Formats: sequence, structure tokens, C-alpha cells
Amino acid sequence: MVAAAERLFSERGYHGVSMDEIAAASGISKPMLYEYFGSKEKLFLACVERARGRLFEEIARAVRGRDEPEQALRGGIEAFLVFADQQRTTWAVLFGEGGTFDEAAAAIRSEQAGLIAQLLRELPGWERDPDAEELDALAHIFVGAAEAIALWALDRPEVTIERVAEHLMAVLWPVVRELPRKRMLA
Amino acid sequence: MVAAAERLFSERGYHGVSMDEIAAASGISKPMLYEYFGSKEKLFLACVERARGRLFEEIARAVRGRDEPEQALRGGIEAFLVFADQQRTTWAVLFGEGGTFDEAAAAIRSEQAGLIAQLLRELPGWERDPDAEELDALAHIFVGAAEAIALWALDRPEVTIERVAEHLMAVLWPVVRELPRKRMLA
Amino acid sequence: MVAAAERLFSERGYHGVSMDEIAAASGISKPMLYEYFGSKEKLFLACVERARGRLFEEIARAVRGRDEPEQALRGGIEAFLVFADQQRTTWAVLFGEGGTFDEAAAAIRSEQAGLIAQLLRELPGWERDPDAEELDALAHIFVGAAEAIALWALDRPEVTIERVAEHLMAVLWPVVRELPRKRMLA
Amino acid sequence: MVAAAERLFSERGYHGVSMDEIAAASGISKPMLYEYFGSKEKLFLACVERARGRLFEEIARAVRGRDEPEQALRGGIEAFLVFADQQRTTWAVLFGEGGTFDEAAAAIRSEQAGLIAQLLRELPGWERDPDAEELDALAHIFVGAAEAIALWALDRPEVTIERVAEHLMAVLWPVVRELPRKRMLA
DNA sequence: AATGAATGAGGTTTCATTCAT
DNA sequence: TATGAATGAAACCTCATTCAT
Repeated sequence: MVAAAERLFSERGYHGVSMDEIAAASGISKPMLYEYFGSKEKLFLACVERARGRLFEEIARAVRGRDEPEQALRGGIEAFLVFADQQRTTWAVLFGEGGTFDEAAAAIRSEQAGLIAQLLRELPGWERDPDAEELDALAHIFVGAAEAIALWALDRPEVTIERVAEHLMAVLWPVVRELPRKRMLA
Repeated sequence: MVAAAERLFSERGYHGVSMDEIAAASGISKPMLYEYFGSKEKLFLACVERARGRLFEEIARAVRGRDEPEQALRGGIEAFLVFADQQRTTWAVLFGEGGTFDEAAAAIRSEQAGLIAQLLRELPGWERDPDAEELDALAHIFVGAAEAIALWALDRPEVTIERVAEHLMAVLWPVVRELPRKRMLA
Repeated sequence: MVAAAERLFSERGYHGVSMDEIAAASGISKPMLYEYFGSKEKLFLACVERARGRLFEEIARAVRGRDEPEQALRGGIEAFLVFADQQRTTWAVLFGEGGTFDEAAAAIRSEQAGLIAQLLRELPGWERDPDAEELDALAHIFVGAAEAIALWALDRPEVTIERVAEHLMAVLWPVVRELPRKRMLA
Repeated sequence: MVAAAERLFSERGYHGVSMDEIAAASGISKPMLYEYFGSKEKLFLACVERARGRLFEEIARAVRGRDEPEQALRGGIEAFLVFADQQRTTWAVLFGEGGTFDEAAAAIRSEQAGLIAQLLRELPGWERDPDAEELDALAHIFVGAAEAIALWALDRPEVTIERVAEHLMAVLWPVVRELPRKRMLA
């Protein structure tokens, strides 16, 4: 039922869709939308939450299925790329609405980065204590890089998803490989 | 005159600002805004263009002022971080409006990545022919990573901008250093 | 069961309360409200009727309990003041809804004034035939004066209800005392 | 321009009139109403204010034109009665909206009673210091009595306005006449 | 007998945009 | 050239009211 809203939002943005349209596309009436979600903002957040849940699941599954860190990283990247294809607009709204969704946006970013940081922490062969700030910053960088390359790929349908993943791997893998061994900050 | 609009947009987003407010903040009347810009969309694009110009200038100046590639990279990163502090919302709107600004967004991304790619091309000591797609993809990754770390830094006022730059350097510098020497894709 | 509705209406006015709220506060479901009362208007009228009944009872009891007219008047005034404390909003709605409740409002006013007029008629020592119009007009004046002083008292919690009653007595008692003896109109 | 709104409100109550209707009746468009008044509540308050101003003027003129207190009182009463004929609904809304207009209602009541109290204070021949609370309470009683008899008169077109005024005089004049001479509270 | 779920209609408010001056 | 005044359209939201169970 929230699927229709999610599709519309991701296609035309938060302000590009009216509650009337969502109601029509959902096959229910507007007051029902309000009965269930309370407001347009909350409905949007429900869509975000749903998308976020799927994203996490898929990344986690892709990562935990592989034993080698390199394969795990590549798997996670590919899962993310597949996903980002659909949710570009939704996320840009979430992070760019100028105050309206700041709280939710921060929460999502935190959680997303938390997942990445956790994965980094679970790398085999740590020879030093992982530094929390370092892992956090890296996680955010990874996510930003992944989002950017996903966007880049959108404009280049001729580039396969595997090749896109390789571009990203070329940047991230050296970092991941060296991370357990030596501190990266001067 | 467009400065007021730029400030408002970057603070509260495209839909968070009305033409009335912009007119009031600019000290001119609404019909004048329409005389000069034609529509709200075009006014917004003018703001984006102006911001883009400044960003390019500042990054270019920061980069070209240093001889060592490592210092140049760091300088560019810092210039970007300073800038991103103010334009976060504007850019998210630009890239997330669901169709409205897609053309302009693509143009900006292209140009921005073009600048980075050009800088990479100008690295000293290339031992091979630079691959256009590779440079382009890297450039986008760099920009995405920089945007992400900038956002991360916004929530952590206790982290100095130099330290933020170092986190990013830790990821980007190895790539830049090795880039002229060997192809990164398998 | 209608008690909940009466409380809500008297607190927030006719339009300030929704049928949803009344149903929730009553512990029954909305369709039951409609089964029992038919419409919001009829439910409101039922509340008014209930309140009116209590008011009459209480005034009548207060008045008939005393033998001396002065004590009876004071008793009635105090009973009214206590009551008006709670029903202010309800009554204002009843009399001010612009057509919706005019019929019921007129009926209530009539009956209320009829009670007062009857009490005046029962004063001891009439030395002339009571004039119907005169009694009716006086009754309305008494009610209006009582409502006004009740409202005045609401804003002044430091004034005791006895003192409020005395203010009103100072105006009404001379009239009541002289009424049976001589015609008041020129 | 606010006249149309005042008429509609006084005929059908606050909730009985929509902004659409007011705009249509005023010959202007809805956004203009909002430009001028900001909200429906504020528009309603503007109507009340306008009516209040007229009421005060008319009462003051009627009262100050006569030298004898008895004539002054009668004049004020008649002015009020004429006025109340039109504003019944408006005022009932003002005083019965359950919180929305409480502040304005209190202000109006205060001012209205203040005017009456001042007139009482200006009675000739005070033989004691006027007691503020007493005057205030009396003023409110007077207003309430006047409103009630005005309402009563509405249902009885056969009763002339002069006769209505006499009914009220019969209650109020003895009080006014004795007021300067002796304290009325025990 | 009783209700969760549903809705048509209408409310206030705002906005981008344009005349008339 | 410049603007105060104006508006059509549409947004979000709520409510009294009714089915299907």
C-alpha cells in the first residue's frame, strides 16, 4: 500500500506528488492515507523507512554471503548500486529538504554508516585497535562515493554494473586492505 | 541581487522559499524578479550557476597554487569542504527534484567531474595514456566522497576542517599517487 | 453516555469537538452515536436538554427550599451561578449558531423565563394583578444579568460566590421586593 | 470591505460562513482577504472590532447628549438595543467559541464594562467614594441585562423599542438613582 | 447489536504568476 | 521601467456520515 507512494516519490520527488495522486494510485481515499500515516511527511518517512530496510537487508545479505573481504566489498557495492538506481530522488529529498527531514536524515546516515563501520570492524586480521572516528569517517566516505558512482552510472547505460563496481573497488579496496594493518591518519 | 535568493535557497530548499520572500530579501519587487529571470525555476538555476562558478574558481585557485600533487589535492579538498558547508541544500534540491532540474544537474555534474578529471590528467609523471572513462569515474567518486565527508563533518563541529580533510586524503591520496603509474582496473 | 459529549461541548464548543472525539470519550463507536442520536446536531440538542433539565431542577430546589423571598432569590442566584460555571460555552453556541439551533434556543429561553416568571408570580403579598409581559421581561432581564455576572466572576477567582451573589442581589432584590406592590412601568 | 464579512458573520455565525463566500460577497478574491487580514480568525476579530467601535460611539453619543441621568440611562439603553438587533450572532460567537476568541472576548467585555463604569462614576452627587469592584460588577450586570432584554425583544416585534427600554429602566434606574448615595452591599 | 474501515465534500491557506497603473 | 494589487489553481487536511462485516 505504501509501495505506490514510494514509487511516486522516487519518480517525482516529495513536492512533485500530491496526496490526491497517492490516494488515487493506491486505490484508497485520501482520508485513509491520513488515518494510516497522519501527514504527508510521515507518509514520506514511512517510504524512506521501507526503502532503508530493504537496502540494509540486501547489502547485509550480499556481504555476509562471501568469505573473502574483497568479494564481500564487491558484493556490497553491487547490492548498493542496484538499489540506488531506484531511490535516487527519494534520498535526495530526504537529505535536501532544508530542515524538514533533518532528523530522519541524520538517523539514516548514522545507521547506514554504522553498518559499514561494523563491517570494517569485522575485517579479519586487525593488528591494532580500530579507531572509532576513523571508521565512522571512512564509512561516510564509502557511502558518498558509492552514491556518486551510482549516479554517474545512471547517465551511462552502456557501462555494466560490474564495471561500475570495479571503478569503486579501485578506490575502496586499497583502503580496506590496508586498514587493519596501519593507522591511516598521519 | 541574486545573492539573496542563493542564501535563502541554500538555507531552506527550493520549495521552502517563496518568490515573495526572495523579492523582499532582494529589496526589489516581484514583477522585477520575473522580468529578470522569467520563472522561479530559472531563478534557481541562476543561483546554482553562480554557486558553481564560485566553487570552480575556489577549487581551481586552491589547486593551482601548490606544486606538489599531495598539497594540491589537500588544497582542493579543503576548498570544497568550505564551500559545501553553505550549499548543501541547494545541491540536494538540484539533484533530487525528480525531473525538474535533471538537465542542469547533469550539466553541472559533468562540468564538475570534468574539472577533477582535468586536474588528474595534469598530474606529473604519467607513465601511460590516461583512460577517459576511468578518470571520469574517479572524478565522480571523489566528488561524492567529498560531499559525504562534508556532511559528516557538519554534525561534528568538534572535528577541525584539517582533520576532515585528512580523513578524505587517506582515501584519495593513495589513488592519486598511484594513478599515473598503473592502470587501476583489472 | 451523553455526559461525555456534554462535557466536551461545554469545554470547546460545538465546532471544536468532532464525533470521533465524542465516540472515543464515550467509549462507544461512532456508528452507535448515529444509531442513538441521528446526527451531531441532535446529539448537541440532547446535551442541551440534559443540561437544561438539571439547571431547572437545581434552581427550583434552591428556591423552593426557602420561605423568605429574599432567601429564595439568593438561593436561586447561587444555584444559577454554580451551574453557569460549566455550561457557558454550550449555551453561547446554542444561542449563537446563526440559524442552526434557533428553534431550540427560543424554546429554552421561553421555558427558563417561564420558570422565573412563575416564581415571581408566587411571591407573597401581591396587591395587584401580575402583568404577564412585565413578568416575562423581568425574567429575561434577570437571566441575562445572572449570566453576565457569572461570566464576570469567572475572570475573578478571588471573589467568592457569595459576594458575586450579593452584587446581583443588590440589583434584583429591590425589584423583587417592590414588584407585588406597585406597577413598575410608568 | 469588511462590511460584507460582518453581515455574513452576524447572520450565520463564524462557522456558517466560508472564506469563499466572504470573498464572493466582497467582490474580491480569497487571496486578497488573506493579504489584508491574515486569517479567518483575524478577519472575524476585525469585524468584531468594527462593530464594537460603532456600539461605543453610539452609546456614548446617546448618553452624553442628555443632562439628566435618567434620560442618559434611557438613551444609552435604547442605543444598545438598536445595536444588539444586528450583532447578536457575532457576539455569541465571540463569547462562545470555546477558547478561540477568549482573549478578545475578555478585552471587549472589559472595555464595555469600563465605559459603563465610567458613566456611573460621572453621576452627579456622589456622597461617598465609588467602589471599583462594585462599579465593575454593576456594569457587567447592566450589560447582561441589556443583552437579554434585547434578545427577548427580538421575538416580540409587537413590543416597541421604547417599551423594551422601559422594562430595563424599571430594573436599572432604581439602582442608578441610589448608587451615589449609599453603598449597596451589606 | 456493533464496528473498523472508508469516503465525498469542503475547509483554510499558500503560491507562482500577471495585470493596470 | 517598476510595482501594488490581484488571482486561479491547488495543496494539505478534517469532518460528518455510512457501508460491509
